[in-house]
This record gives sequence, structure tokens and C-alpha cells, in this order.
Amino acid sequence: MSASKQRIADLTGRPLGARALEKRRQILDATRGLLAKRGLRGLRVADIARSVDSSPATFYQYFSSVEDVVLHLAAEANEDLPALLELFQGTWRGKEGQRRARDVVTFFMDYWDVHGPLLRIRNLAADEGDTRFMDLRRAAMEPILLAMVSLMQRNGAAGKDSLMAPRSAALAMSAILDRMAAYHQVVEVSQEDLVTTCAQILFRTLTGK
Amino acid sequence: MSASKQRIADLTGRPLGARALEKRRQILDATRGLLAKRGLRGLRVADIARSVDSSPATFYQYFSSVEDVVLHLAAEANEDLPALLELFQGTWRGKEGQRRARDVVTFFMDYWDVHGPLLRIRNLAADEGDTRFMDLRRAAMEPILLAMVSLMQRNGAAGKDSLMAPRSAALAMSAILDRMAAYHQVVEVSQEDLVTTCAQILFRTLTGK
DNA sequence: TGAATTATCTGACAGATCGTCAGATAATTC
DNA sequence: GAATTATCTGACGATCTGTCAGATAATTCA
Repeated sequence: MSASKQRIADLTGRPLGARALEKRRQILDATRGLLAKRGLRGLRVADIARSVDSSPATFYQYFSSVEDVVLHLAAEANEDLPALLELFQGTWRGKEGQRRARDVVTFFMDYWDVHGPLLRIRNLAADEGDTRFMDLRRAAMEPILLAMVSLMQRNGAAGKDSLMAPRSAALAMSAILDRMAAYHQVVEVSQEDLVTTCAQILFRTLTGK
Repeated sequence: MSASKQRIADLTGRPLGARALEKRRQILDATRGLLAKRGLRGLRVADIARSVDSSPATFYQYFSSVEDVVLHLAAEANEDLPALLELFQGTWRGKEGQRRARDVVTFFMDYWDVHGPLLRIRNLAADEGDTRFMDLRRAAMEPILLAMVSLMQRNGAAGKDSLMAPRSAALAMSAILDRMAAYHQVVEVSQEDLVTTCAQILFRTLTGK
């Protein structure tokens, strides 16, 4: 992290000093806050600049657009993901495995509670074909998909007896996790039911029950 | 449909004549096209107005914002859904049931191929808390969820032996269907695998296998 | 027919945003 | 404390938004 920070640069490529890094950080944080409060729609360069007591010109020194800021924020969000991967290790046998499945579900919900506003925009931009956001999403998902596929293979799930292709099943599971994590605040079922049910589906699919 | 068209009105509430209806329709269609081509980002009132050879003032006679147009388009997309509900009837026994599950999956993919650009924005706006879009999404989902829950109950799936709460399971299934339908163009697995796998998960979850 | 009435459209405008400079201001160096 | 470097912003032209009042087109009806 500190090593990568050294490289942070201006849009012209000039490396940033301490003062500039601070301003850049302010812009990132302010964008995150405005995004959570007002959503993508009410998010203008002018608003961001105002909220860090700067002129729009300053904003454009560091970022080329609002989207550009969101891209950097989404990249930062990816840094929280490695902790998730550990949960997929082992073979998920019995009660212990069910607990693991549950931990995965709650991890996603917590993750989306923190980064939801960003991830929604990342997903929209990726779905609309923006390759920068597609790459970012792929970087987030691929290790998770691989971990799921590996777990399924260790457990002999999705084998010859099943019609399920492991990678497709992993994609389906990540779809549940993403969407449910995005929903869970709003939806009219108990949190407990939702977690238990998703964990159960996850467990069955990844272990072959 | 024709009955509801009669009621279409100006933003001031004045009912529209034939010429005005035609212009309004042009605006809706143009928005749909621009949305598919350029995504939410490159979608301005000025662009829409230009593409129907009108001034922005004309646009504002019919819609209060770009979002407003999208809202109407998303409402229209809901009209294609009732056909889906029929697939959930019966008990989904054996091969016939598996075929039904597959039909549901392909229905969603076709539906998203047609309406994806709209549905993505609907979901984003709903997730960001816009109640108009939330209501629209609920109107689309609720009958599907009910049909799934009903099917599960008919099949004794998600009963006492299972940890799954029927409505939560239905939510999880709709998450898969939505997300996979949105993905399937982009994702690096064969279409066939994806459909078969999703259909299998759906079948197992809704019938209790 | 053509004048009156109604329906629809747009020019023009004020306010705001975007993105880009060149030059002002602040920090650091020597 | 003057020179150098780093950072910030005022000001600008182009564009957009949203709203009128008035122009234009369609319809009615004498």
C-alpha cells in the first residue's frame, strides 16, 4: 500500500507531494460521501470541488471525471477482498462447513454495506461495457470464482452426476451473494432468514450437500 | 393497453392528441436507443431532443427529466412479464419440470437482452433509494416471487426439513436470474453451461429436488 | 373558404456545469 | 530572502438545464 502510494501522480504524470496527496485524498473521500448520500445522479464535479473547498480546476488536476474518481475508489474497495478468500479453504465438512458458508454470506453483506454505492456504479459501468470497470470487477470476482470452483472440485460437487458446470455454478453463487448483499437492507424478509437461506444454497451448491 | 394510452397527458395534465402522442413516442424510442448505444452516462435531454429533431423545450413538455423517460420505459418493460408467470404453474415434476426451469432461465436472458439497458438503470435507481423505481421493481418482482413461493409450497420444498425460508429462497433465485441474464453476454463460460447450471439450481431449489 | 380557436412547438434566456488554460499563490530550496 | 518548484484558481467558451412567452400548425365551424 505505501509502496503503491509513492507512485500516485498528477494527470500529467508528475508525482505528487504531501500537500497534493492530501488534497487528492480529500477528493476521494468527499466523493465517497456524496455518492452514499445522493447517489450517482446528484454527483457533479462542481459539488465535489465545493465540498473540499477547492475550485473545479483543482479537481481536474487529479481526476479526469467523476467516473475516474469512482474507478479509483472501486479499486480501493478491492483491497478488502482477500480476507474473504480464506473462508473457502478446507473442505467445508458438516457444521463447520455450514458456518463457513454463513460467514461468506455475512462477509458480503458487510462488504456491500460499506462499499455498496461504489459497487453499484462499478457494476452498472461494467454492464454498460466500460472496460476499465469490467477489468476492476473481474479482478474482484476471479479469485472468488476460482476459490469456489476449487472447493467444489475438492468436494466432488458438480461432478459427472450433476448437470452443473463448476464455473457457472460459481457465477450463480456470486450473483446471489452480490444481489442479496445489495438488497438485504430493503427487502421485506428477516435478515436471519435471508442469511440462513443464502448460506444453505451456497453450502449445498459448493459441497454437493 | 389502448385504454391506458387514452389517459396519457402533458406534464400540465392536458390529454394528448395524435400528433403529440407521436412525438412522445418518438422521445421514448429515441431514449431507448441512445441508452442502449451510449449507456446512462451519455444520455442528455439535449441529445434526446436533437435525435427527434425537436428542441429541449419540446422534451420538457412531455417529461420532467431523462429519469422520467426511463421510468416510463421501465414501466412498459413490465408489460412483457406476465408470460413468465405461466411457466411456474403446475408442480414441475421430472423432465417436464426441468424443461420449465430451463424455459424460465432463457426467458430471463431474452428479457434482459431486450430491456437490459433500462433494467440496469431501474435497479441502480431503486438500490439508491428512489421510491418510484423501487415501486416499479417491486411490481415486476412480486408476482414472480409469489409464483416461486407457491411452487415451493406445492412441492413441499423449503419445508421443515430444510433451513430455507421460501421467500428468501425465491429472492435468491431471482437474484441469480437477474444477474446471470445481465452477465451472460459477457461472461467467459458457454451459454449452454450457464443455462443448464442455472436451470438446475432453480429446479432443485423450487422443487426440493 | 377562411377566420377563430385550439394544439403543439421553439427561440431565447438565466443559471449552472464542464474542461482548460495562463497566471496567482504557497511551499521549498539554496 | 531570492529563486525555484509545487499547487491552486479565476476566468473563459462551449454546453446543458429548465422555463417562459410567443410563433407555428392543425382543427373547428360559420
